[in-house]
Amino acid sequence: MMADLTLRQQSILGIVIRTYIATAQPVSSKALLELSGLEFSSATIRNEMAVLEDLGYLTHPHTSAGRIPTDKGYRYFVERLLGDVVLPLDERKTIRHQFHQARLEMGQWMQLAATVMARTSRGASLITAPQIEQPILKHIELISTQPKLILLVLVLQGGVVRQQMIALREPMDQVALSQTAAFLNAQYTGLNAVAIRSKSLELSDFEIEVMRIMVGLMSSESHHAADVVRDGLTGVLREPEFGNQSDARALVSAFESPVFLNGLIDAPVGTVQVVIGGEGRWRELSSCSMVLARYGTEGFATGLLGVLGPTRMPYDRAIGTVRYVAELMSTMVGEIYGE
Amino acid sequence: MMADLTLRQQSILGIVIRTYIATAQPVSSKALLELSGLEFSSATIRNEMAVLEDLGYLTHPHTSAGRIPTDKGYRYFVERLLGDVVLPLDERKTIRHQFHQARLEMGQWMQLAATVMARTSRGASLITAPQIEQPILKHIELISTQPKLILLVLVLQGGVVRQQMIALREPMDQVALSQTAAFLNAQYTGLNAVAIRSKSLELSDFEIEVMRIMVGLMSSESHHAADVVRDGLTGVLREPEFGNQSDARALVSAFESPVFLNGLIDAPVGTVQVVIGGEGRWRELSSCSMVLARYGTEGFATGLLGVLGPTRMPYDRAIGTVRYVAELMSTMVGEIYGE
DNA sequence: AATTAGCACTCTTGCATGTTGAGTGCTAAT
DNA sequence: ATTAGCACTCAACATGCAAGAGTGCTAATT
Repeated sequence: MMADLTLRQQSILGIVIRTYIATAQPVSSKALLELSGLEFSSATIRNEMAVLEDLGYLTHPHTSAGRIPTDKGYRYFVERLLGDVVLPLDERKTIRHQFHQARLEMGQWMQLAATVMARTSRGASLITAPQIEQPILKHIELISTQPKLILLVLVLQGGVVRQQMIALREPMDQVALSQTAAFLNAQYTGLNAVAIRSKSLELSDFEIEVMRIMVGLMSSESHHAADVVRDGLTGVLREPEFGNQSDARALVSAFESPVFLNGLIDAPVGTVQVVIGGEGRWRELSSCSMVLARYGTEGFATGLLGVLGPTRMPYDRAIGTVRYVAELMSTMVGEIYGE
Repeated sequence: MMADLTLRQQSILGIVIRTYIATAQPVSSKALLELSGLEFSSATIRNEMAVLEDLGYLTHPHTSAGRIPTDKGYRYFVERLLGDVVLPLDERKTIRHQFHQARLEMGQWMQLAATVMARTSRGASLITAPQIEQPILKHIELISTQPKLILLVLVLQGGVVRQQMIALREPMDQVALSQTAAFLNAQYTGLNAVAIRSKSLELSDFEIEVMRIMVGLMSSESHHAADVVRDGLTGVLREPEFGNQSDARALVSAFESPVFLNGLIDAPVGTVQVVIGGEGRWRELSSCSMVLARYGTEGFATGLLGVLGPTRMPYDRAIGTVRYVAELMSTMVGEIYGE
């Protein structure tokens, strides 16, 4: 399927892809010759291009046009021609600097990660908050807001805070609430949702209600709105491939939809995954590519981050950035969540 | 400036606008005649249309095309021809029902409000969390996450929760933290940021640091990312006026930008404001209109909500929905925040 | 056997031209 | 005040033509 190409073919394929990524114009044999500095004539290039087309790495939009890469071409490029892309030292430095300047807070970091990815890869970027598999309860608080309305605040491992209002049938004062909270803290702190539910205790009706709500809040449902940060949508709409309305809409729609998010690739932490042209799974994203990575601590708390752009995306920069940002976020998560 | 029109002119203007909103096509004198059921000839309509054009309420894109409304035309339509638009009873019922089924939580409500507005007005909708002017501190909590890392959780009036991690120079255990928290609670609960800062106390270095951070968290900065919920961007991109790339981008860009949000109209609670064609203030939104309202309790806690769509938007539905959702949200806020 | 010069061929792009139909604006009649 | 009627304008579409870009192939060259 992905046969070996001669060195010259590789070099030609590489140049076609790089120039097409840069210019969005089909690359002609003559243009390639000028850019490459190869010591051949345009006819030779043409012959090689024809071979690459037969093998499925290139196409041309019409008879008398230059060549553009196919999805298979991009795939070969990413896997065989790119090698290990590393972001230049100075860029890594600026990024790390920004992270260390930010406040010690997940939301800030996510925002920052999204901004950095969007800027360096000219794609739309997106990052989900790390999901803790079995979050452990750190602290419960019950606060009286109004006579018959209280606020339940849960602090989970890693400083995740969940909250919910509870309406009461009859008023309770803060003293009674604090007592209940103290009791629940004593019983449940240090446990996860499963352990809390299965622990059998003598509880009042009210305590049972609170316990139920706690368990609900601790069980990681699907992503909540606040748990995803996005950036760079405007930038990616500037690309010529989204000149037509329906493609642009498909992109925006997929980018915003939670369904899309939940169906995303399930790669392990530490690897960068590249999805080219929707790759069968997302039909409406046939002209888009994604570069994705999982970050955090495997088996404990992980999130997803990456960029979405046209198939004609600068893969080297995107992969480099995504990898580096994922590494940074992983260490951040490690620091906050502890071992 | 906005002279009185004859009844017939009003009726013609109204029909032109309504049909243009429905079809996105210039309205010709003949087409209007068929739709209106008026007992005149097309020539009469043409004459009246010419007058309306002279007065600035209509234009036509080229000589032999039908008429389309100008911004001034829309303005007249909204202010003089629409009257008090009220959403049909059954729609109001479904919406209210949805709200009462949702959990007792601001985030949920905002999400719901955004969805409802997007659906009924085919525009992009947006809602900001209610900003409390001078939030009062309800509760402080200090939780040890790791030996040298603690989490500060602040509960403010109305169940707003703010949090921040604090890195310590030397370890503190939970007992010491709870003591500090209890002390700070005793001193500061019930006060607002200004009062907290100006209260002079004998404080340790650590307590001073915590107090500073508290004051920071309580002072309402500009909108945080999580404080805005959006919906319906995809739908609005379906409209023909956003067929060209740059207009679409301008819309998306404005819709996402926090700068735009902060500069939005400052209307009092209870009124619905209609901004047509950017109205000078937003040049890049010249083909967009907004229908906005403030909700909450004036002088205490208010947020902004509304829809953004093409100038060719269904103003009646949009205004009706925005008004009703704003009312609902206001009562919700009232319930939660108390008097 | 690999490379290349050269040429025929294809297809886009741009421009000019003509035609049709929709719709207006105006004038003169009602 | 209204309207019939007609001249006029303009977008939209089709057609034809010329230029240019680029390929594919063949035959000559290294």
